[in-house]
Amino acid sequence: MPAPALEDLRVASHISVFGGLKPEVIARLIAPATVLTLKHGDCLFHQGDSAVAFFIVVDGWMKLYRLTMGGDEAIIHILTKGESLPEAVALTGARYAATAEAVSNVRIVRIPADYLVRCIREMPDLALAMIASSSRRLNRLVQEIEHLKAQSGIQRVAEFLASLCPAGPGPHMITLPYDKTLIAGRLGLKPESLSRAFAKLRRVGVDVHSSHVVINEVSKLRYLAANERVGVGTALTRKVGSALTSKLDPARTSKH
Amino acid sequence: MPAPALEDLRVASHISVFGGLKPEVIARLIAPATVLTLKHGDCLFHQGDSAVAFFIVVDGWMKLYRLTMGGDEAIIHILTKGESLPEAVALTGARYAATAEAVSNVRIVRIPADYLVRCIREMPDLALAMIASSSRRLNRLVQEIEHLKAQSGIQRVAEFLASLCPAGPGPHMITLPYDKTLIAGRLGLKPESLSRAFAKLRRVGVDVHSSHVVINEVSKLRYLAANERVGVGTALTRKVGSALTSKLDPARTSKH
DNA sequence: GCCCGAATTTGACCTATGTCAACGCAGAAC
DNA sequence: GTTCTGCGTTGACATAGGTCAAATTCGGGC
Repeated sequence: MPAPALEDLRVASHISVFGGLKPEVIARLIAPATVLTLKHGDCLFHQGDSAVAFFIVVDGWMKLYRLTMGGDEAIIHILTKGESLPEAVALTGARYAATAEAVSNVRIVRIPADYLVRCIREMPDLALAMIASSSRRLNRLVQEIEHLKAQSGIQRVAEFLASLCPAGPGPHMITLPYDKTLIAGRLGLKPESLSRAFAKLRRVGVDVHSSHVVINEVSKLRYLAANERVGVGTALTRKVGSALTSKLDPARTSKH
Repeated sequence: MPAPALEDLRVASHISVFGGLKPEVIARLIAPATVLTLKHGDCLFHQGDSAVAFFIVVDGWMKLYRLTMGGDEAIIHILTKGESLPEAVALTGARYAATAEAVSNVRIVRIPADYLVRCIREMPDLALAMIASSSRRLNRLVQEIEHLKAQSGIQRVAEFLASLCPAGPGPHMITLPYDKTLIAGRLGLKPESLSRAFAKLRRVGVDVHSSHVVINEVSKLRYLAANERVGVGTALTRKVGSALTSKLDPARTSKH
């Protein structure tokens, strides 16, 4: 376990968990950090392992998933540069609730849990920062639950694509961050369904070619993600035997 | 806002967030607590409100939900006596990610966020306890995501019922904790689907009469929740064109 | 006991998504 | 270059679960 490169430390000290902390606090915290390197397919830890450290991804992509009782894997989250793994769990001496597997080559900074606990005891600001961070993570999960309960598959895909676009309007040209099978899992779909979702989205100006995506109007995607049925639903739902179908997709949804 | 009754304080000081803390720490923390009373339908806070306090339910049931962009509500959690509301959020000065609405008459202990923050700064143990608590909450959400992604509706219902049963085997006789519409929402189903799920579960020895449920073999339910397809799937799935069909669904024949 | 609105159930029907299988394609292996 | 292998796409089909509407029951008031 080599000492981290300077660059790694720089990335690690800028993650959101540490947002708002004084540099010296961060410096002290990451002092004993070490670096790990994982190859595609390696696991950082398994669901059920007891948590002895806290990790920060500095490069590559990790997949966090749970093995369900039925034997399938349910993807909880996919994270990359600047994101940290279950910090909260690491502090409770509890066990990891999920498995973390590298889905590309990955570089990770590791901070021992006991050291982190000591730091928290001595630096209240750090404690608050960690709590705030948990809170953000919590919110993300809550939002994911909302999506799973209230959005259709296509809506989730639309939202996912929209989230990959930079701010401005105009046509966007983006690259899928990881392979489609993973994206499907992440969105709670089967690969086949994802594929079909992409196909349908062509009608709202989205073109997917391998990992290359062109999006003409992000706003349409956002709108679709929010209320498929009210608006674009008509555009996506195939009206059997209706000549309207082709007219409807370019059609500006004439809302009331 | 009357001062809390002794009984309320007793409940409040025994919730899991405070597990393992020294009594004097808890005592100090709840010193400035006040009590709120809500009627069925009242909201404690709304999604988007900025978080200024931390709450502990001491009696009754609360529903935590998010309004989706489409206008529906996605139920995040339903909590009762001894559970606490988004403690983490309260500390970040952020905004509540969900709305908390009473679904019965409810009594709640309230602790101001700023006071809580002060306590955390001064008592590192409290900080660790709160972090641990967030971690548990996080795990619960992760598990819920797993269920939504990997279980069918009936499986979720089975799991829900099983979770209501006390430990031992033998036949159980339980009472649904809140109305079926709510249960349905909580499980990510429509009321109609919940109703049908109950009907199907009759085949594995579950009888529902209004809020009264008799469960012959919890183990069957647990097994079903884990792997419907492997095991009981056969019992639940109607084999089309099979003479078995009528035997499997005796209920139908006895209709008017 | 009788009546009303709300909660549940049921039935009929429809769509989204999972399943299974065949196939095309591109990069890795030969 | 050719074959092999695994992802992605497509088609055909099955099924869970949503939708709408009508029937029924429940919990209280009167």
